[in-house]
Amino acid sequence: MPEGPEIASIKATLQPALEGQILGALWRSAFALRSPFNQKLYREELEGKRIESLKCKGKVLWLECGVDVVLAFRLGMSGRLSTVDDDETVQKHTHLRVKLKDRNRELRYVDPRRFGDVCVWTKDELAANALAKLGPDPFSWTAEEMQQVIDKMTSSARPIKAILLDQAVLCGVGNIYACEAMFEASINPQNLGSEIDKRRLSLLLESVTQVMRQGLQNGGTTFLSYVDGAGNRGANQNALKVFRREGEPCL
DNA sequence: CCCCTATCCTGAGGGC
DNA sequence: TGCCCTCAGGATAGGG
Repeated sequence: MPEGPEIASIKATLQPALEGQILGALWRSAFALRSPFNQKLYREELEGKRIESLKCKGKVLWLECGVDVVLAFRLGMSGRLSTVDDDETVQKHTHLRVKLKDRNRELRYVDPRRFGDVCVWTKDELAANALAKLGPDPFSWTAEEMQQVIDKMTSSARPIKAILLDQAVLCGVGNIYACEAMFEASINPQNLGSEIDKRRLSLLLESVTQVMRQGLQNGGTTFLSYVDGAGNRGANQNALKVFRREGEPCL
């Protein structure tokens, strides 16, 4: 269940393994992910290029190589993205392997449920298909952006939890961090956005930032399958106050 | 236009 | 022990 903090943890751990590496041959499984894979565009525009930087916003992560085409990932519910030795046993549900020219390493994408996506996109396509649909990112939002998010919340008749999960309002929040932030701000998830006063919504957004920063510091939350770019589990599950604690004594 | 539901898919876990 | 059922909660198409 990778959310913003898990994506940011993957980015941080992949960075030392990928930056400066040369993208090599790419293998893609025959299973469809959310959208068709443009192998031709990869071969023409990305193969042989040097990875200059990794970027992410919300739950979207992409590699930039100094050209107009990027390799973008959305991990959905069960996607895992990490580097391994190229002779390591290939796990079930591996859908992408990208050789790295040096060090006998490769990048692998594993996704049992196939709700995720791997895309070879021009920067315009990245913007149009992914980034333009995202609201402000709690890791970097400005006071002005936060005010805009609050205004959207107060003008909505949906439950506050549904609004928090809406990537077009703010990005990177999934079920785990939504639950934690609402608990920190003492807000009932069933309350409608329009029912909650702006001071409390402001407190909620501060809580979102705080629980997501803590999630990143702890290397993400692992309940089932999440691992970072180096294949390591996160530790944030030990810091959660409400998620998956139904029926247990309230902290 | 806004909101809600069904849908995609596999694996974990509970009940019997 | 094993089988069946439900559910986890990412995004989005389509219906009300």
